[in-house]
Amino acid sequence: MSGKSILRDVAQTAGVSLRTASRVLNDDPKVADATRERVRAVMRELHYTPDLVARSLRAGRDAAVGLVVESVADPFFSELVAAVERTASRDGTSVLIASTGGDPERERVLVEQMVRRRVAGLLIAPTAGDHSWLQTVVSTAGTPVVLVDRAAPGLDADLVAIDDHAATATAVDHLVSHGHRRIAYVGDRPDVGTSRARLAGFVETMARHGLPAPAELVRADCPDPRTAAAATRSLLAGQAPTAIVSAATRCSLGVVPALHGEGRTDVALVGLGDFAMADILTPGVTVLDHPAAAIGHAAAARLAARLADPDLPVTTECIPVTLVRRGSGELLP
Amino acid sequence: MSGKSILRDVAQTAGVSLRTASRVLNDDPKVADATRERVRAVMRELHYTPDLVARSLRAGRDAAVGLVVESVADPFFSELVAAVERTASRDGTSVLIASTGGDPERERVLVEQMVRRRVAGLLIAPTAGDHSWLQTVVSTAGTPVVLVDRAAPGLDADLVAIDDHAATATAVDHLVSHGHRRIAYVGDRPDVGTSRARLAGFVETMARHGLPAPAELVRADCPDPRTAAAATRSLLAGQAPTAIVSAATRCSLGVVPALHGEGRTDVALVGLGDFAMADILTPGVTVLDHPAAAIGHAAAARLAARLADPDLPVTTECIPVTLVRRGSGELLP
DNA sequence: TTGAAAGCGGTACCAA
DNA sequence: TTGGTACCGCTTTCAA
Repeated sequence: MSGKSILRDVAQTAGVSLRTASRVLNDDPKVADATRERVRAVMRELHYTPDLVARSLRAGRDAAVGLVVESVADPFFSELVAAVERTASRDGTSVLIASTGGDPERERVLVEQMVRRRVAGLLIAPTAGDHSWLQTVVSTAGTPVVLVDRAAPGLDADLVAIDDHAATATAVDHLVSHGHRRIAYVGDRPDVGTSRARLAGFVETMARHGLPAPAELVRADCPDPRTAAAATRSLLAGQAPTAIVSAATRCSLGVVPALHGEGRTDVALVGLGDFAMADILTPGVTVLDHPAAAIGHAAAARLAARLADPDLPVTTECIPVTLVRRGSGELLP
Repeated sequence: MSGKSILRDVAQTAGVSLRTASRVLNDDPKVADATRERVRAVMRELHYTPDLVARSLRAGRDAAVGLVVESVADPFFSELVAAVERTASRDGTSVLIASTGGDPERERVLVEQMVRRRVAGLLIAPTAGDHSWLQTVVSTAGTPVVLVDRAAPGLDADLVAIDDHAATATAVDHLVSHGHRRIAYVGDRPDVGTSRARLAGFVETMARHGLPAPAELVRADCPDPRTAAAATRSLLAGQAPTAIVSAATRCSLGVVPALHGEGRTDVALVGLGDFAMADILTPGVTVLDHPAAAIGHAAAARLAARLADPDLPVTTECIPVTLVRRGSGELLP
């Protein structure tokens, strides 16, 4: 009814000082029980709602953390966001999100915006390219940063990610152990660090097994399902591989329908990154789960730890990928 | 290097008053060009970053808006979040997100948290159940609310959603016009308002065409792909329908694999809600696009409008669903 | 065109 | 156990 009431009103109405009202608000034990009860009653009565903005100003920083990703709409990132939000909200920490769309310039603007808001810390899945500018921002504003999913060249900060190289290596090992020798690779893009590491993991592991990775079997530039599907069909049209490694969910989303459409569900497949329907198809799609939730959780936890103790040494945390056998990766040549 | 500098430092260094520095910061035209330039130079030199928290305190409210959904990880909501964020960020507005997980109690806590943060406004995809408590919160704190995707019983607020009833009606009309008479329904849950409206749209439209909607063809309780797949297989096992209406993406994600797994891609299908792979499968899946992006955009725009003019009348905006013909909905019986 | 000073709503240092 | 009061960093009314 009364619109809004502030702590001073509460104090006045309860007949105590502002300081005491503040103590009650913060559960300070050094308040007489009777006083505390009285103040609390008044708070309820007046529909008092503490102003977190004022508190933040006083504290010098906002309690919220910022999360900057390429696109919230992307399945991997949306799961990541969900995990971060879940973890953060356990400590009552709010999460501000922002999408860069992969544009470094936009990323910079968004990060600066967050810093201006005095977020307590930042979780960033960086765009490609140099990030030394971020180093400056971080040290000037003193905002802790935790990198998520991929490293940022030029920036020395905590990192939580998977071992991309090991992931595709595992995929190759798995397929080879099932007798495959002619294995194709479908990847999303050749310019990003993580994608390069995946390709390297594939090529090197093939070599380790004494197997060739000829150019006609390596399609490392399929940034969306459509091109991945086309690449798959063209792989099938030539001297077809007996198995395929799909190095990203967005690739699998094209490879799988192409395989089904061509009636070639006999071609083995291991995908990096889980996706909807993977477990319901026939055969189920064997994947190395790119654990978005685990990454998000670990990153949020790491940031929380750093907020509690800013002098922590910079670390890189590797989240293991687990092989989920569903059938497609266990097909024999 | 210098840690952090505040506006007072800038003013002092530039040899002007705090007031003038503030004017420069806010692009107030009533500042001499020379002065403005000098102050700007100092700002750069000192790596000055305006403190948005302080500004918010002064303004009485935060410039950010809050977005409360069931789960950011859900494809529909993640796209919605992305659209809201995109739209909001065009005005430089930040977005705070929170997931309820469908729990009304948690929703309440999260909303209260947002109100305490003094967000400028709230976008809420409400959980099921009564929301009159929100009415209280809204009028006490004066925080404008725009409901997204579904109405909240007990709360009179702006709403941006699709016409669920019309959507399934369209699906039925489309299938009937292609000669189908034995049409099954797979829906996600019977308790939520939107889902009920979809079911009603199906049943009533079938009746309008003089067609029965017998219980054995109506599976309205498939909250996840797994159960939807099972329901589909059981539909196929009996006297199979020639067409299916899948009333939610999470249902389609089960119906589609089941159809393909049983080799029954001859059964027509119209889904409500688009999904990855829908356009790449054979046949492509005909869907009524549940336009998350359009809804998010419209909702964010509506909130912005209400922030600009709080006295706007409460409205309900209906976002049209469009039929995307890809093949599965155009199959003949 | 510029400046002094009073807040915005809390928190926290010192006394009492 | 309490209370006065000086801030946090910025915006803004009122003079000059």
